[in-house]
Amino acid sequence: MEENKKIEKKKKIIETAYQLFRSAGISGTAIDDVVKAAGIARGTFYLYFKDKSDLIDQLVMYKSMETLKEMLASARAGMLAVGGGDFFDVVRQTLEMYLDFLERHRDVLLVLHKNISVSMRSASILTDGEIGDLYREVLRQFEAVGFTDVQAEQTIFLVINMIDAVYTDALLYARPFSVQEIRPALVDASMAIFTSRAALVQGGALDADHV
Amino acid sequence: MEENKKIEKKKKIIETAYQLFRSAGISGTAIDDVVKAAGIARGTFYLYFKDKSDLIDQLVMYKSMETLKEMLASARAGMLAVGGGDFFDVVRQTLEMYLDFLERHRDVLLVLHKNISVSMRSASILTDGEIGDLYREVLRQFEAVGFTDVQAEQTIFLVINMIDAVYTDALLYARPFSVQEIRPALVDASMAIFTSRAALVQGGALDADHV
Amino acid sequence: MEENKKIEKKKKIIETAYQLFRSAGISGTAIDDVVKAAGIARGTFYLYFKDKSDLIDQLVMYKSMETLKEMLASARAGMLAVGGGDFFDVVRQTLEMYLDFLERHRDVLLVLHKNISVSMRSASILTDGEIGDLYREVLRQFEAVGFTDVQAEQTIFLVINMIDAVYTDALLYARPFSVQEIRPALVDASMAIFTSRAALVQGGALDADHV
Amino acid sequence: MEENKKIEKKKKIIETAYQLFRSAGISGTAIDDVVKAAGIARGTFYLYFKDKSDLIDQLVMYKSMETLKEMLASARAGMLAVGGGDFFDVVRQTLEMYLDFLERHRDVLLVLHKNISVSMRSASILTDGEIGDLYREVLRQFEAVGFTDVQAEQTIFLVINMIDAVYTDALLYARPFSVQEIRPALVDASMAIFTSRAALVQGGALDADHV
DNA sequence: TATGAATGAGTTTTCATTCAT
DNA sequence: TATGAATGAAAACTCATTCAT
Repeated sequence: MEENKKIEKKKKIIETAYQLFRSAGISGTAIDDVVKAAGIARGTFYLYFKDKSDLIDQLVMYKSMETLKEMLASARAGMLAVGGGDFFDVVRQTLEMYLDFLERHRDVLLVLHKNISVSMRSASILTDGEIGDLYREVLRQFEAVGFTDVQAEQTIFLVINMIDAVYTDALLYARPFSVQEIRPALVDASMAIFTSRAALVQGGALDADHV
Repeated sequence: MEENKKIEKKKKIIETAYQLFRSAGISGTAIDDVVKAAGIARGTFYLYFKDKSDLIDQLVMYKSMETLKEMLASARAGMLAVGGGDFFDVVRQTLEMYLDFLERHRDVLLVLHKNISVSMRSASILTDGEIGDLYREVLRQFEAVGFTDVQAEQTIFLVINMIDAVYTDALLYARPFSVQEIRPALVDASMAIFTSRAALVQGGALDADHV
Repeated sequence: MEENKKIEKKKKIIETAYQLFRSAGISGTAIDDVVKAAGIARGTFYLYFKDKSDLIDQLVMYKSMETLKEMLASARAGMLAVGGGDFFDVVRQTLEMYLDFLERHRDVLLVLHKNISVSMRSASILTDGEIGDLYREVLRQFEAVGFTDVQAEQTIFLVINMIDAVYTDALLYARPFSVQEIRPALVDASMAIFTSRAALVQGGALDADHV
Repeated sequence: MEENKKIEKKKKIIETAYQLFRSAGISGTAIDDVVKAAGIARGTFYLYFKDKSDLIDQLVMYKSMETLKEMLASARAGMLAVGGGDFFDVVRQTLEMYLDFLERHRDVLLVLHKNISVSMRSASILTDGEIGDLYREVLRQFEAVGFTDVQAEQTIFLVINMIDAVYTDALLYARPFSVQEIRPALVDASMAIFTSRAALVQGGALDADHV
């Protein structure tokens, strides 16, 4: 079989599994359910994935990349369009765009369920390929306003983790706060983190005290 | 059998399961493993828990309460000891105590794995009993410095979610940052959230803009 | 405990089990269900019954006796009231009374479910005690019109088996025929058996041909 | 796998279960016993049957059909071979053949245990397929001698129920009568039912009195 | 490549019965 | 007598994975 066709089939299985994982959970979904829904035979599944874990790994990777790529692309687009003076306006706009994206793709969250950082953890994702390029460009924007590389990475990591954790709960359960209720506070809190870190950066406090 | 003894036995089973869940994961732990480790017969387990799900539910609830209680107790203790002027110093100290607590009880996190908010979600936990009392007292401290009830709740919710998410990853994988690396940034970020919200509160901006 | 009280308690357990057996079936009813419904402790059950089989045996015996006693009593009453000429009228009336009884006590059938003959099998039932007396008196009525003891027993056995089998189905499922639909045919068929046997008896054919 | 092979395998499992049910009873036979005896893996069983109940249902249906088919076939064969005058001779011969069949296949009875009427209850059995054809042909023979459709069905139903109930007990326990002891009386009783009903039919009594 | 029947280890769950109090 | 916690053998059922076709 041609390489392209193989990749297409793999994607199809991943998308099918993704739908099922969303409605029944990962351990609530049997390989049998996946192959039936995908319209393939049980054995065929094992031609494309080593085992169930392999499917999960590849699914998380695939969906995380989709999400990250979209977010980073819009961040870079915004940042490139402005000068340094409006940098935090762009950050805020990027955050808002990211939150819009999450609300549009709430189902992504339902499956990844706080797993985005898991993928970020796998070192290669943020360094290799298209995503690596986008990420490096965004970091460069932060450096342009005074952040060191590490400071930028940590700050972004903290904010994404908070947003991810809070939105997963809000989207899934609307409790204790709904998306509408918590969103303004979340944006403010995120901006507070960015600007306070920036203040420290400019005052030189960060270097002396912590790093 | 006396009611107290029954509760003791239930606790013993929960603690045993907790140890096993930590080392082998929930789905990697069979009821059989739990009963063997607890030194009871298989049937006895079903005398205390309807089924495996029931055990997990009760375990998460039990461990979450333990954690929350300790944290809220230390928060209240610190806050009561100071006047309003040093309020944010106390908040920072409380945060540091909470992080100490998490590091000391890293295993709690490994099982709860970001489930603390799940428990907070079940409304009754933060309103009923001993924990409810502690929580209301802490909120009152925030109100004393100008927060409304809702602002205080949202801010605490945001910070706890961020800390929880970040520390779970840091403790579990030490990637992309270890606990030592990320802790200062995490405390700063948390304080930035508290103080920025306070500033808005005092400037009246919060009411006008968002709430 | 006084002997009478013991017997009362045993009866209470049997009646409770009987209700449960009716709604859930015998193997669908756990001893636990019985003791809970009877309001006694699990261990207490085993003071009154050797094991579950013992309960079933005693229950079937007890309920069968109740049924048999009522039927035989009405048969004897009817037969004693008439002379030999109207004997088959009395038999028919007795049959009708028996069918009335079954319809009134349909629940008895639902549990005994074709087990009446099982009890009749246990020799002692039809020979000992009050029931034995009643049964022997009924047989004597048949002998008075020419049946031998064996002929009478066989004929009664056949008719009761047929009625029991047919009514169990009819009462339980009303299919393929309901009680109302099948009752006239059942009475006619039963009478045909009695009268045809009687004809053979009088013609002497039975002895020569078959016995 | 070819559809035929699947059916063959299912039949093999049913036959194996049937042997075990006969010797140990249904609830005394575990699925494990069945699969071991059938030489298949435990999981394979669940490929062919939803659960244990499904096996029992299908087994009873399968065995009932076998029995019914043989009986109806011999009934039709006999009836077709004679003219109307000897009709009741043929009925008697058919009854005798049926009793022979039951004695030869006593094990069928031991499992079906009065379940034949259960199958007859499921309307489709006596109307669909090969069995439906046979049954309709037999009914037509009865109609040829004056029975209405309903009268024929009711009479056959009564007789089969009686024979089934009586023979099950006689074969299983030989009490209160053995097969040899009760057989002549049973045939006479059955014939009495057929002929008395026929007499009513011809005299028109049935219509007026009961139907 | 694709199939799907077969596998069997592994898990959960039930329940009659015992026994210390 | 009465209790009910404890038992553990036995049973039902699941499902990831293999392999002959």
